[in-house]
Amino acid sequence: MSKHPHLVALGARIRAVRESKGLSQEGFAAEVGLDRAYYGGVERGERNVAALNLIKIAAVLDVEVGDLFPPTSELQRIKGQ
Amino acid sequence: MSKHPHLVALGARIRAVRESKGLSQEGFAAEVGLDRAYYGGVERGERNVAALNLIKIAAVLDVEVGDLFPPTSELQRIKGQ
DNA sequence: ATGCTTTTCCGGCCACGGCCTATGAGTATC
DNA sequence: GATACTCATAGGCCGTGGCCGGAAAAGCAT
Repeated sequence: MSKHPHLVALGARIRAVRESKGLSQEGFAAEVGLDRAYYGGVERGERNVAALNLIKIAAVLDVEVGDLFPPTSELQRIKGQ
Repeated sequence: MSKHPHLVALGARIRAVRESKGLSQEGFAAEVGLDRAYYGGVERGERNVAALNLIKIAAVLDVEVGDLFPPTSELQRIKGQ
């Protein structure tokens, strides 16, 4: 999984919310029930994370799943690098 | 993947949008670039679909990715069956 | 009833999602 | 220097995401 731009944007949003709560990757990953190394890859956009893990992440971050995804308008813009 | 309630809710929302556009599963799956049998499983909540496919599905349906996910309030409610 | 379309379910198959261990780099504090 | 954080990154492993064929089942017409 090679840093697809959409996944990078998704990971960046997840990271921003996590950092805004003052949580470490390791502590947060444990809270969600994910491996810390794997979760790090998610934030870096190297992982094509599946729906159930997205739901769990959003729940622990206390945001809507939709808030983690950039709006399609931004995704369209990103597509052209 | 055994019909997790959250995935069932996600699939139901995807199906509702697709049907509202008068598209068949097979035709829509082809448009998204997914296998018809696999996509059918997504709508039935039997598939833990990954982020990139969710983004593609939302793009072809012309909705925000967030609109496909039930709000966390509903997900919480669903959890107890 | 018979057609036609759509959907579901049945296999098998390969690639990747996801877990685990370990290492290394960066920063900060003592 | 040392210790203690955090995060990045690599490699191996296993389960499943995802593709493909076919065919049964279900809908909706005629």
